[in-house]
Amino acid sequence: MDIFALFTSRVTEALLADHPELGADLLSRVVVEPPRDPAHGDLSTNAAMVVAKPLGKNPREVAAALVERFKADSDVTSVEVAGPGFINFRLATPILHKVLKAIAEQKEAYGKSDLGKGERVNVEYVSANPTGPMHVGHTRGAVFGDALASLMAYSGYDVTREYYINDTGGQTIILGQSALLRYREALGETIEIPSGFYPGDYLIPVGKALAAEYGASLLEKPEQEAVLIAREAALAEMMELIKADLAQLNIHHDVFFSERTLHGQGGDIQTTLDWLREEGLVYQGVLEAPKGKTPEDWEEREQTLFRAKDFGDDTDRALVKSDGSYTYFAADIAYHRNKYLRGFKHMVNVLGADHSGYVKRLSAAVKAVSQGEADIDVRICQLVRLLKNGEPFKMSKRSGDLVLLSDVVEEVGADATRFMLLFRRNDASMDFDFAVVKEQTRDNPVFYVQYAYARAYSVFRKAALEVPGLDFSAPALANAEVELLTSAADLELIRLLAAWPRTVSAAAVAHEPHRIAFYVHDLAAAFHGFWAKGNDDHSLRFVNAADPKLTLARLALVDAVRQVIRNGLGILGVSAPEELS
RNA sequence: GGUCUCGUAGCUCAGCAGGAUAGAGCGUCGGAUUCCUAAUCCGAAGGCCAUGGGUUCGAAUCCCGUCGAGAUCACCA
Repeated sequence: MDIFALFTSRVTEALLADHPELGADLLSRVVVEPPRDPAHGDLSTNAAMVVAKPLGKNPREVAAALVERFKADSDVTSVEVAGPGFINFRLATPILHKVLKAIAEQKEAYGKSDLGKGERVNVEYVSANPTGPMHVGHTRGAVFGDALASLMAYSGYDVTREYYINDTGGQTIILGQSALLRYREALGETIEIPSGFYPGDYLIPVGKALAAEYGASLLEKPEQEAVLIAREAALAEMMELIKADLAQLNIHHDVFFSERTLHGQGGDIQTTLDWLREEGLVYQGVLEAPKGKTPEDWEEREQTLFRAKDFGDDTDRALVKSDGSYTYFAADIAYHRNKYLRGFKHMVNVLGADHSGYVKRLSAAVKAVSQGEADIDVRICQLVRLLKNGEPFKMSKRSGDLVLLSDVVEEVGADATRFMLLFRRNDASMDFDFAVVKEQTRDNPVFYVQYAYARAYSVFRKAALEVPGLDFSAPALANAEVELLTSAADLELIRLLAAWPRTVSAAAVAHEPHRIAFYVHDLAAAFHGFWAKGNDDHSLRFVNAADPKLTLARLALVDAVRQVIRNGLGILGVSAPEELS
């Protein structure tokens, strides 16, 4: 049950009754939302102002007519025109009580919707190169993508979580070389790691495994061949590392898509390029030097180019390297065509800030390859600046001095890591002070929310002690006389609960999971506030031994609060513990 | 130089596809627990929403310019 959706349709119906000529696109701009200032009422709509101009009427006049139509609505106690033409509704308490009933009935489904109409969405995230374990730089995108996927699934999309493995190309050769070096080391040689190689310890086990499997026989093979063997072992091991790291954050993908499978004779890249050629989207040409600062070693050369410019990119893009192999982008076009052919008309890619320049060409690729039928939203997660003792330091996979995702999770915990990263818009850069987050307990918003949740449980424990014999099983709660909840504090809390479904759908439409985090935080605050009111005014306590009926009604309210917090934390992938130690 | 993000309280950030008097946390100051976990709550102070224009009934929100911060810039992945 979504009061806002309910009233949006009532308002548009009323508008149509007065003015049947109104178009759907205009009506879609009509919103019912909570007014900024609660003193104005429970609901507010801009309907009259949206519609006034096209009708050639005064907004207040249109509003006045609408108000008449709501006079008979038993769910509202007052309707009035305000300001430039807002219509403010004050809800009758019975409909608020119905919200509680609805939550009790729908439980984890309260807030779910069919917004996505079951359409398939491919959410690609992480896709970190398999050249080492995950470091903190990957964490934000991982958590964001995962939460967004959950949010969209919750909102009625058929979501596939996908990871694109870059298991080919120059860096994988370097990985193979680095692993081969560790292999020599495992055989007893003293090694020195040249710069440009991956120096991390995580390749040592790969070297040992190779030594165990092959003995010294790899040394007798041609270098190139040995590198390829080492590369396979290393890639497999790195993916295991990455999956283990992700698992620490409770992140699990449905599909791991190997870039390599796109290559080769008759592979997707080839067929995609053939298709693009048929469409006239490929040509041999020479690119202009980038505007402004020209790279010193710039040289003109004829290349096989994709007409990305025709699809909104700044320039056309190369598909084939001078050695005849495909560019990364060529593979990416093929990959997204593959997604489209697998039936995805909606795609979301979560990328790091260093890929911001990649957005346009990716959109261009999707447009071209789906002939405009598919859409892609590329969400860029801005940098997380990692601070240590106030000093910023760079993270690089190639340096030895890296902070691993697993380090952070071990120190801070998966819940805090996830919540901290989600408690902020993705497109704003953020500081993540390792030392502070480590020590942050009380200031950390995740604890604040989890504490509220645990407190809700403690109310039930308390109730069991203070009102022995009170039946607060699920059926009893569902039948509680919630009509007894009439204080301003009760109703305020219920209003917030009523806003949950609307919050979810707005967040899903905008692809902004942080809104869920903020909502849950708000709800926790409201609950803590209610709790404290019981100190001054004992009639507002959750448990009143003298009044079992009211107690049961309050427990139903508390139950609704914990249900909604659980739903919210569920989307965020943060656990909801019944007790904090 | 091009492109993409961002610029809101001392600090860290929200602001819901433009709406009515701009919000929270931290910090500062002042209060609250014989009472359901003080891991909490209440109150106060603190703002030309970077800046200049534009669009309209109405702009922190949309458009353009300027300034500032970050990211990125051909065959890397």
